[in-house]
Amino acid sequence: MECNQIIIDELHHIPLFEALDQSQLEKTLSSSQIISLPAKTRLFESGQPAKYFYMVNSGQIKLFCISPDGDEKVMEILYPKQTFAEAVMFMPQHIYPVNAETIVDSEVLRFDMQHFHDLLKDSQESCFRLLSIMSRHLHAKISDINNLTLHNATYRLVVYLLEQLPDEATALSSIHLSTPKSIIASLLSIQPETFSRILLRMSKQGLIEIHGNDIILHDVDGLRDML
Amino acid sequence: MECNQIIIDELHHIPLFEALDQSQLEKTLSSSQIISLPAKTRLFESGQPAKYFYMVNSGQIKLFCISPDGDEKVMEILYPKQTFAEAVMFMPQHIYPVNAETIVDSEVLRFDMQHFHDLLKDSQESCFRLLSIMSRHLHAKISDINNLTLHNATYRLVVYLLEQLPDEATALSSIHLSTPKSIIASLLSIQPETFSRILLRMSKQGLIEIHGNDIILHDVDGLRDML
DNA sequence: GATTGACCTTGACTAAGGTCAATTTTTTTA
DNA sequence: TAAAAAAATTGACCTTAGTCAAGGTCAATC
Repeated sequence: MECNQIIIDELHHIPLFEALDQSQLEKTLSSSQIISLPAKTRLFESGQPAKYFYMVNSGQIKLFCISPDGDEKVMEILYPKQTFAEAVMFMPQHIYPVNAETIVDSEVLRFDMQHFHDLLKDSQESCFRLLSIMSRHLHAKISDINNLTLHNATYRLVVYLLEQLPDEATALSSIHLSTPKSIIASLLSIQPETFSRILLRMSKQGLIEIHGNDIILHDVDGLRDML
Repeated sequence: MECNQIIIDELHHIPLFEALDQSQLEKTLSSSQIISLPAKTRLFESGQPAKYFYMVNSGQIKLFCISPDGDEKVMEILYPKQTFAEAVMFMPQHIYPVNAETIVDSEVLRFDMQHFHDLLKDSQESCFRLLSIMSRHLHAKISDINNLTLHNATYRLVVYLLEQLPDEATALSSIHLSTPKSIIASLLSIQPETFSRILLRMSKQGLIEIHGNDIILHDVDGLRDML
């Protein structure tokens, strides 16, 4: 009970649940489970009937698609406090459109879709939250298509690096890649080899400095100028 | 009045409005305008504050983005009875994320966003319709990203051609491109030159036969096999 | 029915990024 | 800590589709 209240307080700060009152949150939580998963565990597969949506508690999850000949495209990388697959609740036939897999050991909170769907009927405000969340997702996908079709690999990588910056930090700033480079590469639709070469080129130009997964951005303004 | 009732009956069959009752539809319509636009007229621009969403009455509209150096990417082509920009209602700051322009002379119905937003507060069912519509959009965008990153230009073009087929038509089928090839090319993220070459190659292989904007699909199964 | 303009096609060339293979580095596990 | 596995890097080469430029087609218009 005590323990549950702590989780409820946390849920209260998650956009999807912000509009729910104490009793609704309690019900939501009681129809959910905490699940611990080792690295590289499949949560669900594209094409499967969707019964649950999730929130990341700890660790990292990737959403990805696979082509007929086995190539993988990472659509999204999810970090703690992010919910995912909520939009599937309203997809025709309730089928997951992508695969989900843990990148590292992770813990997720698994929610029952049907249960939450019923709850939404009584919470117009929560419907509006979900509409906001989905419009943001949609916008993000439009922006991804933009980057894929109107910009080259270097541009996409620079955008990614700048997005990793905390907020204000014009001068010398450093970022840490908490996810394997090959997965970030796939997210940006770049081959790992090309990803590596672009970083090398940028470090030769003096824009950045690479130390494994830590990258020092020597010239943030220079990087911004590339866009 | 008579005239309005005809439009209302039409709106009743549009997914976004299906759940509204007579009086709600009347209010919706009374806050809307019918607008006639010549070909190549801008409806709205990316970045502009969004006050309206639309339904195509007649003609064709393209939604598109422009890169810093003027390249254009068509995101969607809209045909009669399709609504668009509804999702913008729930985007932070109410800013259009894309440009909209008529391809040919067109007529659109323009709805007031604020008005419809207020109406949604009283229609949980309409909220659910909008959630469905947006989840379908989202799914479509995910599928677009898939096609862009995991499949080549020929594949994307074949998918497009097969999508144009009415429904059942395994044998000799013919389709008509009602939109300029250059716009379809941009929709598929292919240069017009490449688009043309791919069609030529496929016609040399005996898969299709091109007569201007009419394409005879000689071997639908053969095309399906390419996927 | 010549002229204009929009759109499409074709050819020659180029470049960005992918592929394949070998090697190095890092991480994991025994 | 050694061995194995996974991830990242590097080099050589290749392919797809883009670019640039010229010419063709079709429809509208004077």
